[in-house]
Amino acid sequence: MAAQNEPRTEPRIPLSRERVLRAAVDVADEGGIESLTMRRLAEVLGAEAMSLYYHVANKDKVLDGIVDVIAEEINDVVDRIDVPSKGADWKKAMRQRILSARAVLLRHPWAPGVLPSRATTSPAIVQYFDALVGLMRDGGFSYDLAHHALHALGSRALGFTQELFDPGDGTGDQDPAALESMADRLPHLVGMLAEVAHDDPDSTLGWCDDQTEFEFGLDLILDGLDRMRETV
Amino acid sequence: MAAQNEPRTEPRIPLSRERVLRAAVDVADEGGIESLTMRRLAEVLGAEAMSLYYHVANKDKVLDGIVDVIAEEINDVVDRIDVPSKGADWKKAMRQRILSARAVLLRHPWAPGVLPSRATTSPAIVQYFDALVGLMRDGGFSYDLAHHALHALGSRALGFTQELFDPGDGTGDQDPAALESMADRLPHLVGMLAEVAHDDPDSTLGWCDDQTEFEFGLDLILDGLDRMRETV
DNA sequence: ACCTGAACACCGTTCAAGT
DNA sequence: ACCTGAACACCGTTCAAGT
Repeated sequence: MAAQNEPRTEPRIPLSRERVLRAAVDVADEGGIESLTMRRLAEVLGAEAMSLYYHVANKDKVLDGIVDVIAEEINDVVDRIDVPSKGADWKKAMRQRILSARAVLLRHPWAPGVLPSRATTSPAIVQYFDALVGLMRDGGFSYDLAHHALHALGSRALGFTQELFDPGDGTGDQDPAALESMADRLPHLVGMLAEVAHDDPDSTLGWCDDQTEFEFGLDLILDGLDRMRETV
Repeated sequence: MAAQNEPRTEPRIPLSRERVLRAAVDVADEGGIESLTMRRLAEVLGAEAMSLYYHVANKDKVLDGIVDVIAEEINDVVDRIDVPSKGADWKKAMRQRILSARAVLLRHPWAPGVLPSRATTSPAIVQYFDALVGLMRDGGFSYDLAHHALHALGSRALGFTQELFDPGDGTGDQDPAALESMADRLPHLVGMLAEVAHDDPDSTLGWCDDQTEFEFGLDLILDGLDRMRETV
């Protein structure tokens, strides 16, 4: 319609590693991680897919990069936390930090799926864990116990868990006959579901990882560590 | 070289869903999950990729299927376990079952990466969790506490954890200057690594998920649950 | 009923070429 | 220095066609 050398309405911002990564986070936030392709990413940036390779080595580095972006976002939040952590206070400080990290991840639902494979390569995540060890040291942990604690917390240290199996699943749309045969094969689960009012369907981070269950597991571990704290 | 209608040395076993899934497990075991493509799977079976679609709907169903195969393998193993589980014995019974499940997963290193996304759809895994709830009931758990317990255990209930960050990583090939700047930025981790003899590099399930750390975290949770067992 | 060839719509990525 | 067009080697999958 318009003339062929129409003046650009937007003067075309040049690409950069930072722009590419920020756009990648946006794409993943909006369309899920499987929607993040080099071609789609380029499209969002108003460029060709091949142009991205001038700023990032390949797609793997993009994934490393967006994990690091999120980890920096977490660090920005938790570094602003300034509560006492000496002695018995370690637990409250740790708890608050982990729940704050979780709040960030809730805004990036793709992150828990991508983090496990790239966390080790993210400097920001290493920084985060360094701070956690610092809190435990404040609480009187030996390095050895702090090390065990990191392993025991696993992904919970960053605010999420990998739930394997949603106990509230698969009973929704069943006819009575199927339900009865299920009661035969799965007596304990059926009993559990009948009693546990699983009517709180705000699954947050996917995987039925809802807030109260997350906190239950977190407190279980933190309490256990707290008991070991002074004996080791 | 040979005549064109040479008699087949092997009379060509017909495909079937079971053969496809078993071959898929083999491919993933040997080459990793990323090596499992429909074309490679067909090749292993001496067929064309398109022939697979007669026996499985699509690749997603193949992934669902191989998870179920592994879950059945786990059930076969744990169902042979027959130890007392009444009262205080629940913990030993649970522990043994989970560690046995872990032993199976150690033979299929790709499984922990695939399980989280498909566990809910595997009947065999649902069956596994039903048995776990049964053990906890034997131990006197309320359904409510058993439900919390499943969430608290998460993937640990099946014998693996998602480690985010290997505390023994990234210090191997560093020049002294880099090490010193690292000590500035990561004082606690550097201190921890200096003290914790992390010279046990038999990472088993990837993710630095080594056996003693797994058992430490598992016992921490089981002990915590055991304490709640009679008060709730 | 079971299998296949050709083809399609997608990937990530290379490389020589443009400005 | 930064970007791109054409092309390559791979995917999963459809569909009409073979036995």
